[in-house]
Amino acid sequence: MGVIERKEREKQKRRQDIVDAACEVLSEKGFATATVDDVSNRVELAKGTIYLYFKTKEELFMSVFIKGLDNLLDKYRETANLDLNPADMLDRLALSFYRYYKEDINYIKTAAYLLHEDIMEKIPPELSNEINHKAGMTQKVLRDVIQKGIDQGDFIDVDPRQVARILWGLSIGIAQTMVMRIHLNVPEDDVRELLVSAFNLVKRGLLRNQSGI
Amino acid sequence: MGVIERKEREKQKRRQDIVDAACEVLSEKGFATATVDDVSNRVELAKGTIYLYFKTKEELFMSVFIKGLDNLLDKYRETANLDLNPADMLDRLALSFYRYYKEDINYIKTAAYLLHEDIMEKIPPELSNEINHKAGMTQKVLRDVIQKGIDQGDFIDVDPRQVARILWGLSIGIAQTMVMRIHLNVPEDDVRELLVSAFNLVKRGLLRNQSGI
Amino acid sequence: MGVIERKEREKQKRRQDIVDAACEVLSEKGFATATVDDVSNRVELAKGTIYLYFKTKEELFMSVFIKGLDNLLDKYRETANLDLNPADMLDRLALSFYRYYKEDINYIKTAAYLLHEDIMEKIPPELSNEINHKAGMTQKVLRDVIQKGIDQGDFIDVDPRQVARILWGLSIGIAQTMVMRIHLNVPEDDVRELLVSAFNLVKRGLLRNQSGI
Amino acid sequence: MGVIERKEREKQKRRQDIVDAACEVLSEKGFATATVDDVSNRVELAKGTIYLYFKTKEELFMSVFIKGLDNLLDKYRETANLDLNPADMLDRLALSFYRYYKEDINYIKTAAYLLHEDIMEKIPPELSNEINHKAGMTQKVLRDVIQKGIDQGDFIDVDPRQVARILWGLSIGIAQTMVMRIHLNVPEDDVRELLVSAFNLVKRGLLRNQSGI
DNA sequence: CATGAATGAGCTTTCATTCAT
DNA sequence: CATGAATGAAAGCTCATTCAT
Repeated sequence: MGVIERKEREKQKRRQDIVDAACEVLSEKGFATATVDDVSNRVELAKGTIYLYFKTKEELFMSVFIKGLDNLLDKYRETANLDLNPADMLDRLALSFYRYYKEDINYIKTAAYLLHEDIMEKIPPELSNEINHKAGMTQKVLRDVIQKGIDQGDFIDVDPRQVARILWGLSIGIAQTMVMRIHLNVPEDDVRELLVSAFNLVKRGLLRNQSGI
Repeated sequence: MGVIERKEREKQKRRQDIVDAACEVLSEKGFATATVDDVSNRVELAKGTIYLYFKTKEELFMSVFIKGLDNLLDKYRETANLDLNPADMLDRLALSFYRYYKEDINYIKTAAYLLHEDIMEKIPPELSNEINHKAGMTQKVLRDVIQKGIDQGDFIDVDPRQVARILWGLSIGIAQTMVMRIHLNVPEDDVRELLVSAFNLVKRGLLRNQSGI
Repeated sequence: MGVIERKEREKQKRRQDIVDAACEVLSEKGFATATVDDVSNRVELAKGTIYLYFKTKEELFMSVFIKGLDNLLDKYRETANLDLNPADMLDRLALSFYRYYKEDINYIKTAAYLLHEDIMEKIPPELSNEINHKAGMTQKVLRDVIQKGIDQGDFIDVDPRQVARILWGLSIGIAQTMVMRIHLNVPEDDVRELLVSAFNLVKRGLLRNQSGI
Repeated sequence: MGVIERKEREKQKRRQDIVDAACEVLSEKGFATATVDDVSNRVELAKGTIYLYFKTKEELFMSVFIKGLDNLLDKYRETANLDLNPADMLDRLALSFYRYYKEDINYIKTAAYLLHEDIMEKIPPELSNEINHKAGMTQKVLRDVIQKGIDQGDFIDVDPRQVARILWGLSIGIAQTMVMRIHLNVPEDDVRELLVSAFNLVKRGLLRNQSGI
């Protein structure tokens, strides 16, 4: 009698197909240029069908963004599960973000776009709550590492929430500016090195005792 | 009899009026939603008049962005002219960016928006070069401070260009995430404190000798 | 269950409706003044619907022109199928063109208009090829008649292709100048008589032996 | 005290300059694409100045057309003044038209365009009367030749006005179709030969006695 | 559920024309 | 007379959304 479940599974699968197609389209054309037609062509469904799964274009493309957040969260948690001391963990988290940047640069490209006022106004609160929640979870991974560092006496006494927010902003900011450089046709920096250096600098700022660099 | 000069002045003033109106509109509605009509209504000029001063909507709104960069650059340079040691200078630059954030949050709101692929493609190269140049100047202020710190033996031996880029990304990233919080209707953090802490952390990472916090 | 065929038929019919409406509008207002809105109002469809069937205004109005060419070709061929000697055939072809002139004066009104440089540049090559082809078919009817006259020894030895082109230009030119007269508010000539006389004159020029008029 | 006359002369000269500029623009861009700005730039006068000499864009461009008619009339009259018998005169008139076609193809290109309903409605009656009159004068040249041929007993008894109209339509029609061929990117015929052959054919149709070709 | 034709509001952009200087 | 900045109506075209099938 798993008919209902199967139907539900199929529905979820179809929804996922649409999000995947939307993601590809979004990365190729950008939010303003991407159309629902583009997505429906890509996923080979009728345009009307898209609207059975997403109430508006905004909701559809926001789902893409949420999927991006999921990806980052996955990477962060994977790293957080490793048995490392907080200082080393920070290095690894920088690399995790870099992997995310490489794989999902499209999310970063469209993130600022999608989080704009007029778009946010058009999505239901559940969706923005979900974004909030997931962004919170991501920062929590960072926070926990900082907290552990403090607890172990490795790090100086700082507000872990605040440092998490700094590291988060730092990552986002570096990714954003690199994307800008691409759009401005400026040679891209070595983002990996930049992220690693940035986290290292902050880590050095956090460490209680330091002998030279 | 200065007629030509007066006309030129009036033209510049009118151009400025349009940019100012565009800025307000942009911050309220975002690039995709903001229309040239909105701007012409705000500035109380006919729509066609806007097109006498700006070839396209993209060019108009990009001019807003450039003005924002100018503002930040002014603030940075003002600070850079103070007679301070590099470490203290970093604190002041954090505050300068915060002042910029408070005054010109609109620019930050739309920055990532405006630097998007499809918009950049529609503006003449002169404009994107100008952006490049001005962004470069801004980072140069940061770079010079770092360099001075290294030269004076205060800071450890790092790549000043890279650190400048990190500080720039850090600032942008924190500003961006705060703007996101606003759009997500999440209580805003104390951005001032966040920026100051962030720069402090990095400064601590840069300083050669540290005793405790 | 011919659902697909029915849909296809309906689509063709709708397309035809649009072309018909465009034809009326075109004849009333001329290409530059006629708007897509005019057509959509006339055919009582939304403007966007027009663009589902025609990519541009140019393509739409060019289709009107092609339909006109089809009409003339039909009339020519109908006449060409009659069992007449070439000399008499020429008379009949003059009358066929006259019938076309009376029925489809709108096409003639806009023909030169539509074939203008800047319009031609905006239509896809398929369309201009189609026009070429159909205009060629029309002249071929004339050419064949001349050829037959030469072969039968009725007509002097001329280049049939050239004479076809002359007769074609003659017809178009007379029609055009009559349309001009209308626009200049000058009393229209008897176009029927004019066309018949013109063809007669050429026929007399072509005939090998002549006794008096 | 020729001040007034000089002023008048200067005014006429300036008017002529504008018409010349308009002619160039018209030939390069076509009526729909040509703008008053284009003309004012070309003639290096302010846009407003154009409107001191021409009430509307239509009036301006129609003046270009009239100038074209003048040119043809000049050529026709020059030829008509030669001491030739009517039959030879027809050959020469064909060549005159060909010269006009070569030199002033732009007038022919835009003629159909300009003579359209919606444009004619916007020009003052004086202007359309002028066109009428000049077109009449041109046909009169042809008519007189035919009349002379009839009077001399060379030509059969036809209505000279009608034949003039036929020759006129023939010329216009051939020119028009050749212009169309250009726009359709079809290799141009030898227009000279075509015009000469056409007039020859008609001449042969007009001549009372013919022995072979 | 799925479809895709139809909708029409809304966008950017152009340009003939005016008028204060 | 000459200017050219300002106007604003109007155009072509797009696309998110709906709904009858």
